[in-house]
Amino acid sequence: MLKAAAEMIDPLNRYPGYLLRRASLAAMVALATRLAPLDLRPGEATVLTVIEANPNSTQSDIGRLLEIARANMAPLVSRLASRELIERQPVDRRSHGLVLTRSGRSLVARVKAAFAAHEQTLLENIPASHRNAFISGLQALAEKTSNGN
Amino acid sequence: MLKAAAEMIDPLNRYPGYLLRRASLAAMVALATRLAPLDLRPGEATVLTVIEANPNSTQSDIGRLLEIARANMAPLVSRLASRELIERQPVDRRSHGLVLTRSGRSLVARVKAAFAAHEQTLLENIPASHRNAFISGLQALAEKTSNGN
DNA sequence: TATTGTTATACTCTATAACTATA
DNA sequence: TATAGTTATAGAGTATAACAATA
Repeated sequence: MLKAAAEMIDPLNRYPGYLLRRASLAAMVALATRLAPLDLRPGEATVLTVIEANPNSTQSDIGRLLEIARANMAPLVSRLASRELIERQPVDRRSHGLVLTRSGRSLVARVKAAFAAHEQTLLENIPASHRNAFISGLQALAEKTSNGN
Repeated sequence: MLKAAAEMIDPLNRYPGYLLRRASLAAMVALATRLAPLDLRPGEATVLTVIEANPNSTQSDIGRLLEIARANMAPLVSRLASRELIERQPVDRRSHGLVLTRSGRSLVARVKAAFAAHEQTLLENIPASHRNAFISGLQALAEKTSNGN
């Protein structure tokens, strides 16, 4: 006999940590859906916006900022470069500063529009009177993430 | 030249969706660390508490509640059963109600203590005046997760 | 000595498809 | 027809180790 979730006791329903994970998962799915038409995953789109804001950063710099391991930045950056969305400009003989190409600049504009629409949808789901406190709480928790990468 | 994250512009720092993901990730790492001594992953620990609160639910019921796909519930439940933390009691000839064994009951008590400590630590990181609004906001977003599983 | 970029590898989580047995 | 449980498989994301080249 099929038992609906509503008939069961969810012992975790009031746990902020559990809600946090569920909310985050839902948001990531929504964002991935929004980015799919651009053929970008959330991590790739994020890196593009960071390159725009910090031209000539190295992929190690970007990895530290976003807490993406160097080993995982390599293939991500390679994908963006092979799509000619970014270019590597030599900084010294072992590292390269990353910059957007023309088509990268045009794509990042669409990324930013998608991000803005996504964030607005998120906020609209939160009662206006709670929004500031909600964001403050998230910032407090997110800062705890800082590992000494 | 090594560039510290603090010297870079993070264009996402005010985005609730981005903060949500970072905060969720940090919380999951902290929870996994807390559960490691019990030799349980977060998903396994969660399932144990749901079985305690809903004895004789089937694994499909639990999967719907937690939004874990049936296909992924199978090995998870098998691990718990092979550790003799839960027992399968026949409901009909194709499904089984899950209940905690004696050692499962004793372990779930430790799980609940770990969860409580984890959630308390989370809340302590949020200014007291923001906590209620923070939780309300999370609940509003988490409800959006409801897929018709 | 430390850092950059890279490759290889592995583990977890998640998602889909396909199948048998049962309702 | 729909559901339960299972298996196999594949895709992400993430993590560590090791290496060559360079600082």
